Amino acid sequence: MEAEKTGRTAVTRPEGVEIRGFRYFPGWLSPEEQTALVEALRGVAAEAPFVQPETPGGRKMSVRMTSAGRLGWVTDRRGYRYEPCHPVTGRPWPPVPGMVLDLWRAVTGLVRAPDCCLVNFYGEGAKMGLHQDRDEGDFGFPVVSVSLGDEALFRMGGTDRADRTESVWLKSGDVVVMGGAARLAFHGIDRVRHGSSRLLPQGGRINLTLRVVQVP
DNA sequence: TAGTTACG
DNA sequence: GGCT
Repeated sequence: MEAEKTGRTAVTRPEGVEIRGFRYFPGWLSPEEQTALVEALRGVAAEAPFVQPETPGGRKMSVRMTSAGRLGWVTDRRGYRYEPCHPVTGRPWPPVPGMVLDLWRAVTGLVRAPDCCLVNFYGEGAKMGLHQDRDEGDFGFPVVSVSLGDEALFRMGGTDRADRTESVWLKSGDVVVMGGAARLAFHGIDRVRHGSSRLLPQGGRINLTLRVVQVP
């Protein structure tokens, strides 16, 4: 077990387990931390509203997304990329909430902060097809995923799309780290159990994806 | 192919 | 569960 000092309270974090090269930390965030994080994300969404983007192929994604940080991940008919400003408001993305940066540091041990905190909202029926995170400049840094709200079936594969996959039901407060060989592994969300968590009053799932985008 | 649907 |  690993103990971490946060203010006056010593918090015991779960040990990770390895699944197909992914590091999975069930129950990383306490219920209180999850509630505080949702509150922080409401602030992010107030500054940078969720949008339902489309893929380069012109199809609407089922998830709604926004970002925090120096860069946000966006997609439209022009392609996948990172942008310094929100596609609708034109304003810079809001800062990454402090507790998200704390989580990143605790789980990765890295001094370097992430450039992007992508916020994905999965409403009823939303899912995300198998894909790789490969729009970043340096794959040496891990990608960290944080789950909040409804449970979701997460499928993990390998670096080839045809590789065998393994699925796990992610619950609110779980953290997954994609690093090393799993950094470029295919992954996706097959379905969400709508209403399975009471963290978000209207139901739904929020996923945070933390990434280093540009090295310098 | 960060999608959708059919099939086993 | 995983094909395309």
